[in-house]
Amino acid sequence: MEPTKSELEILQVLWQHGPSTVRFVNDTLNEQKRAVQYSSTLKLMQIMAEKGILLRDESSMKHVYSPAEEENRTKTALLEKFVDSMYKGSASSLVMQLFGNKNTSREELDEIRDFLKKLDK
Amino acid sequence: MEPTKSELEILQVLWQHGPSTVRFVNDTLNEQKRAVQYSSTLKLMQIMAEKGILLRDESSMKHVYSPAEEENRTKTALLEKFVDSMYKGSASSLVMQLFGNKNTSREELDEIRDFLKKLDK
DNA sequence: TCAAAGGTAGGAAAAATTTCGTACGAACAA
DNA sequence: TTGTTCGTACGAAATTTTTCCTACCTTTGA
Repeated sequence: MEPTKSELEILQVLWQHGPSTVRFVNDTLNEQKRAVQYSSTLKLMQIMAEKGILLRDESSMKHVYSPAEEENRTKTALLEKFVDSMYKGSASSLVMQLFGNKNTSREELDEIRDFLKKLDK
Repeated sequence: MEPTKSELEILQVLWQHGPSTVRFVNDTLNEQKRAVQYSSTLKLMQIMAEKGILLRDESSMKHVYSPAEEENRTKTALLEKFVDSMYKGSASSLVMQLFGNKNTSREELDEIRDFLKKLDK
């Protein structure tokens, strides 16, 4: 399923910190992103649970939420979609765009070359 | 400015085919994407012109629209945003995600290695 | 000439997303 | 015990995005 913009923000908190309460997610959003009311975050996470994007552990009074799908699976899906829609599915086009205009550190470039070399075998 | 999902679809038609009339964009969308009423496409393109995302040539009765920003500039901005939000700004993480899970053709991989080699000097 | 086809403009409805007020129960500390 | 704090649930409002109806003008072709 397709997370919306706000839903993605919440997912990112959960990815970064693991299963969390609404309170924690809300605090983190307020620190890292922007002012949001607790009840807004609560509502959104409830909706996400309904949709099946999040799982909810209700065993304690403070419900604990976690992503229903693995982080990499979700990210890969979103990335593929991005490549498809923006670069007609051409991964190499994306990579060239990425490094063509931007200045990337030598470390990053080396890391990638290494990675691609290993991928070859 | 931030194109919405639908706005992006329109931009893509314009990128692919160059400056176009609403009629042409609408036809293309209906072929390539999904059913949309002519007046919906018209409205959206008018809004985009207001926002400054598109330029409008009104010299003929059939207005001709074109992207206000260069394709690469817009794409780069969107890509950077994607990297920032999804990969904390790490381009190499993105690349690994991209090729780690997915099977990319040898041609594409070679192309990228080549590109990165040239980038080095 | 004049009807049909095709164009723009604009308002408003519909749909999707986001936000928050409020009710109410549980936990906790005084 | 009791009031303050912290939790969930829920409805509804607000906002953003998308869609389309309708009015009206221009062009075209019979």
